Amino acid sequence: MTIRDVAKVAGVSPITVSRALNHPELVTPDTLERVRSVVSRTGYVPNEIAGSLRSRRSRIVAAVFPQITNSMFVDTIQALSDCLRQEGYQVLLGLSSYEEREDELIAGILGRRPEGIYLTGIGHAPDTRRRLIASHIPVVEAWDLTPTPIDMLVGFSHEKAGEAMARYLLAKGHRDIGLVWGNDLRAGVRRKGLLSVLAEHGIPEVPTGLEPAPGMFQRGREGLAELLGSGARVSAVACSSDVLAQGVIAEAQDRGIRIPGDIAVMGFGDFDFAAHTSPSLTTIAIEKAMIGRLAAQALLARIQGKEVAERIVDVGFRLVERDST
Amino acid sequence: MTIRDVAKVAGVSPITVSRALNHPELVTPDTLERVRSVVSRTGYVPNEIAGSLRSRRSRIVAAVFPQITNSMFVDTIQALSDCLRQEGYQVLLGLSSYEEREDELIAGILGRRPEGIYLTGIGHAPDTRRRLIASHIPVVEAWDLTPTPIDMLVGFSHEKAGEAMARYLLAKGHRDIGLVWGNDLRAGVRRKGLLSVLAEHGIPEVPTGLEPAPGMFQRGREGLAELLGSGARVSAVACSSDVLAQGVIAEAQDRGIRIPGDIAVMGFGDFDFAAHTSPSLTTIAIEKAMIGRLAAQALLARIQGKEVAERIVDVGFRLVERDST
DNA sequence: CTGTTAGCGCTTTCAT
DNA sequence: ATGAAAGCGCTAACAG
Repeated sequence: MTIRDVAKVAGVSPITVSRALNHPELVTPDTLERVRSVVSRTGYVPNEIAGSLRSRRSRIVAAVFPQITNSMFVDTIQALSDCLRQEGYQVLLGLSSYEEREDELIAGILGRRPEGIYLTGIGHAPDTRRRLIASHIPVVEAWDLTPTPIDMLVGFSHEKAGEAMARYLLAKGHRDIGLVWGNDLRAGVRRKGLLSVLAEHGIPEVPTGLEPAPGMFQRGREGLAELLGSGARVSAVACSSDVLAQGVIAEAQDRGIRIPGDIAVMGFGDFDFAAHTSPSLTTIAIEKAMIGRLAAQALLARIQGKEVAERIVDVGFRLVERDST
Repeated sequence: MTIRDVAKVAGVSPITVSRALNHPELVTPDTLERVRSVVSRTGYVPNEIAGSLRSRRSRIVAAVFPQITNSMFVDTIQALSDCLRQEGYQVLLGLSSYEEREDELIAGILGRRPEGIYLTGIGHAPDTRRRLIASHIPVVEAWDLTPTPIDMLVGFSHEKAGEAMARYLLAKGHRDIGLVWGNDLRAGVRRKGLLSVLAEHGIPEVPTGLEPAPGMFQRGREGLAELLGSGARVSAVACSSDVLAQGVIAEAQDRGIRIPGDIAVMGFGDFDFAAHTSPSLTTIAIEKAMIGRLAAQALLARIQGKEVAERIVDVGFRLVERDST
């Protein structure tokens, strides 16, 4: 079934079928009706690949995330996808999971000629960066902040988020602060911010349980075990993610350590999740869906040829105090 | 930059460039080298849209999920995506979120000529079903079981899962069982299975807090409040999802109700999540990543022209007992 | 091993 | 309001 078959049956030319489907206002109600009836009778589905090739509009936006299993990004994906679909765009999902190289993934994506690209984070290989710029495709980087994005940016400062965690714990009177921290780029920046504030307040030594992967629950348990095993004195534990923090809390409870009585615990990021435990977790809340919406809007605007007013949008973060500190 | 530009610079014909990139073994090491050097110097990215049109192979697999924000499907997406990417396929993500109609989404997807389609669930509009069959594209439905799938199927019996929940609670000696249950298709089937077993054991009346949306945390709190407010006597609460169950547990703890001392709580599905709370939740565990892997394998096999041995794969489920019952 | 020819199915452009 | 011609960029099919 091609557009020519439909045209033949409807007694019109292929281009008229195309117009009836894509610009119905350019066609007589009569022919429109004829075409539509043939389409629905035959079950004709226009080949968007051919359309994309000729029109040079793929109607695809690519979205690249690191692994999504830690659930940090699902709200962003959902919002991004919803907004884009509303405008007739489909989402090509790229998951650059641990072993894979983001640049290979993006190289593959570029071949599909997406009209926009959403990237998680700002840490991309220089070569990838160059190729993206050379492609002239609108790009939004998200979940981080930098004065020199590839193109557009929707995120927040991880350094400031780390600083906020430190200040909060200090304000609560804690000085013996331990870290249970995952090993990923953005977490590293938060840690830097956190440590710098602690250092300013005369706390240069911060015992840390470093975990290889970005925060899984079991790692949180191990992290606390490591901290306590090291003999360090801690009145508060800051974690690089809420899932890690949940693990810390579980391990504490198993050991009869009361929270927040004996140890305060603080998390980061997965907000809703932070309410799911008891004690519900004090954490840094990120407007994850907002990031997706703003990214979609920025891409759509640029696709439609508008220059966006703010290339860099800082969505910030909130500190949500619950009963874990 | 097109393949012709590369060909000109390399001093070969376009088809030789095509072969150098797609079938390097058909080309002299010398020309291969020349082509590759031109490609990397110029930053040429082959237009897959054109390639797809001509070769009739889109190298795309579409994956349709209901909203992913409840995190039930992320492991499946991740596994599906990983397996497909390994074979050079990209994932077109379709989220048929609440307000949208799945059939529109799928109609849009068919235009992209995916080589395979993953669908969540078996409840599709008759018209959609017909179109999918007519398309001759390999389809895997997942997360449910039926003797009459569109094409292939990887899932488990929600009825049996519901029955297993009932039997477990009965075996634990519970007869005053309450439900906090979300309102979605598959949850409804589980409920049916659960109620039928209870009825067999002489328990026809089961107080139920029905929630409009599929399991959000806050709904679980409300559900338990509703159950208790109705004056029903309950020694156990079964929930349609782990997130709902977490809400139930939180609400119970706020009211000074001990779990499992006063009330037993049971969840469903989100397995890992069930360990994140305390008391950690007794639940039905689903091999979510396995579903994604098997679905990808089934699709890839059929794409490569192999007939799959088992069109219907029942991955089953496990009952994982934790300290909430 | 390499090249020529043709055409995938659609939409742009220009004409009527 | 409709149509004819052309061609998007690539690869299948065939030839040498």
